[in-house]
Amino acid sequence: MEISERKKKILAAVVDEYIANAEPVGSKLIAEKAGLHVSSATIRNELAELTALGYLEQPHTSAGRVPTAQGYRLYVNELMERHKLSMEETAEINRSLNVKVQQLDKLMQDVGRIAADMTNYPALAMAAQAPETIRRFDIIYVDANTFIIVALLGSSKVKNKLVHLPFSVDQSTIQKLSTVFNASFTGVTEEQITPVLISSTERAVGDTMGLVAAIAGFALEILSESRGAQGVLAGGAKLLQLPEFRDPDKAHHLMDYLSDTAHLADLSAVGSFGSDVKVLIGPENVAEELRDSSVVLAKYDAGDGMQGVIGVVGPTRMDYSTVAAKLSYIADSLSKALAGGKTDALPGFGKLMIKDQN
Amino acid sequence: MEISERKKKILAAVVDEYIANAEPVGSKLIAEKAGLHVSSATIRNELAELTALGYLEQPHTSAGRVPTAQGYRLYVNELMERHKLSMEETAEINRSLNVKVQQLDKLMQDVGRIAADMTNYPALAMAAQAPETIRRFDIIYVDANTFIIVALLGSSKVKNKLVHLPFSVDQSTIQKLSTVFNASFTGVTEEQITPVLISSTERAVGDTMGLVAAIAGFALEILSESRGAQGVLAGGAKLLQLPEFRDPDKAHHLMDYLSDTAHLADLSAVGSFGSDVKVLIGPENVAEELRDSSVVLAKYDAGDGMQGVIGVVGPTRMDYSTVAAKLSYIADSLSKALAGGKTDALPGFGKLMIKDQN
DNA sequence: GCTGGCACTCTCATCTATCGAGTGCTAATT
DNA sequence: AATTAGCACTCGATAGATGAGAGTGCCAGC
Repeated sequence: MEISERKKKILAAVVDEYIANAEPVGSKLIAEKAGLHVSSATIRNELAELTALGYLEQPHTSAGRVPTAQGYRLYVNELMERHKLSMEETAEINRSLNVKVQQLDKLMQDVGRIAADMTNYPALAMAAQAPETIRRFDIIYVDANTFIIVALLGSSKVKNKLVHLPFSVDQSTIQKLSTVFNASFTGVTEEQITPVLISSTERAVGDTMGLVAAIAGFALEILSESRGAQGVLAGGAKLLQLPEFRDPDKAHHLMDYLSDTAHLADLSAVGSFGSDVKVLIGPENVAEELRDSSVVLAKYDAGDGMQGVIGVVGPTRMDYSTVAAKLSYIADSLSKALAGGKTDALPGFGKLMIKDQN
Repeated sequence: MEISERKKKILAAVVDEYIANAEPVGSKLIAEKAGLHVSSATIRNELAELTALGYLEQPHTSAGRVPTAQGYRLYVNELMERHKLSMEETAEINRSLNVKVQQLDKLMQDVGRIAADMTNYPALAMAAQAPETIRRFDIIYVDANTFIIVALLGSSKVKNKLVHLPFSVDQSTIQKLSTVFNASFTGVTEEQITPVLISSTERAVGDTMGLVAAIAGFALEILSESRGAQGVLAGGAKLLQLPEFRDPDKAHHLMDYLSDTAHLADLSAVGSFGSDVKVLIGPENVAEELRDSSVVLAKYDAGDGMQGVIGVVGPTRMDYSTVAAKLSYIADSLSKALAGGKTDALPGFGKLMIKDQN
């Protein structure tokens, strides 16, 4: 059943009002605020119908109306005005985001913080890495019992490890190891590092007291560790400002849930989302703990098979329009920045700049 | 003025009781629980004197007594029994701590989490790096416009950077750069990288389109970035379980403060502490926000000039004895682990194990 | 110096009365 | 048929009022 234009207007007004004040909204207020020139009695009739249709509900008989999840859903899908970021807002995001390229996890921490600060809700930032390959493999001789392993990965990240040995090796051995590894470990994925590969490499080098196996182990370690997703939560304290979390138990419940990285990963793994921003309202969330909260997620692309998600968690009464706009903008900027400046810029050869989108 | 033995016993009883239940404690309870065989009336007289001396206070006439900061201080300094960790407790810590050597920031996140979980208070973990030097400097040629810079630092950490160039260089140039840098940038500190050093290096290599300056810039960047302290907060949600933070505003206030890394750094920079554990009670904290909370800090030593602090934040009514014991144990274990396994172990050449201390 | 006894104080929980926002319904109006 | 004014009704929130209970301070007696 299609609901009338006027009902939609009324619903939108209720949602807007409730988002702003967190208090059940009554017919009189709507009559004044929404641009419809009808009396509160008329509004009451409409409200009654919207309630019957499941878009609104009453906390108790003589209180105003509050949107249901279904109501929010309709609002998000059709009713809400797409918030246009003001110059100040974009400027502020740009200013914060204009960070130099840095360690991935550090970056995520920053991005999470920015999202939290901009939206005033707790925010999460995740990054997931597509399976890696080794693009290049070098071994640097330091001294008789020390060398450094350096691996350049498919995603242009570089991993390294310093190794002390309980015995000595001479420089030529390291040299040889380096050459052989560079030849045989180029382009390999995690699965391709098999006992077979290892023993063939071993034969190529000649015996080296198990060094080959050990170094191969390191390669395996890098590849497997870069597979995992990582994530952070920022601005958790912001929950406590919201009237719906004045109850410390509720707040604690949710916070506890959110402070587990694994849960964050679940959250942002919500299938593939087509559009740029995804909104999960109340009961649409799978996790019990989020049943009366909403989540807004935006995807970003970091190039080289790196996928990331930033998101915000708040009460169902969330300012979807603004939040969505901001997240989407941050995600976009991030994608551009990471794609463009992926390779760490060497100072003097151009710094990462986030282009102004206006 | 020296207070009597009996008063001390009574004070200790009050503190213990208050720590356990967060409720003002009355004379009757003390008369029963503390091993003194006197009536509640006697206790009342003593309590009155302790109150006059400033060790206790009453929320209002006719409530029980609550320790003041001064009372806690005496308790911590003289009265409290040093908590002995049980087998289960040490076992649990060991189990959690038995993590493989990993990225420093990842490690701190883990340690913070462990401290928070073990004590049930929000915990912080910090690490501060003493000024670094460059021990070795290599440049690896990848292809005509790509190379990797690898620097081995004084603390045995290795930093690297992948560089794409907008123009080509041939392998021999890189080779030469590597040799020259390895010679002239060995052992340098941040301050020693001066324009003079850079231009002398430039002369040694011959002109290379500004590459020398750029690479030197990278060196500078590494050294300066490793100087900063970093820290994390874990288990912030645990605050909300405590009766003193049932007021969401209070909780919010403190949490907000704690979620700023800069504040954490301040906190753990509390001068040099001689003993292994330092306790800051209520108003002894400099930060306004911590005036009615307490902080327990333990220092650990990560070898190679790395200093770290782990700490716990809670109400003044904190279980100092247990918390101090646990933190101290964690810090100790951490020191041992990091000193021993500092160099990343290569799989197969011995893994980091935290020795059992029992 | 210790103790039992007692009057006093102050908080907290419970209860009641009242207020007011907002509803639903009906009857009148357009 | 839709809109509106009017009105009785509901129900949460707020403010006092009341009583119970915990704990104190002090005094007189041992």
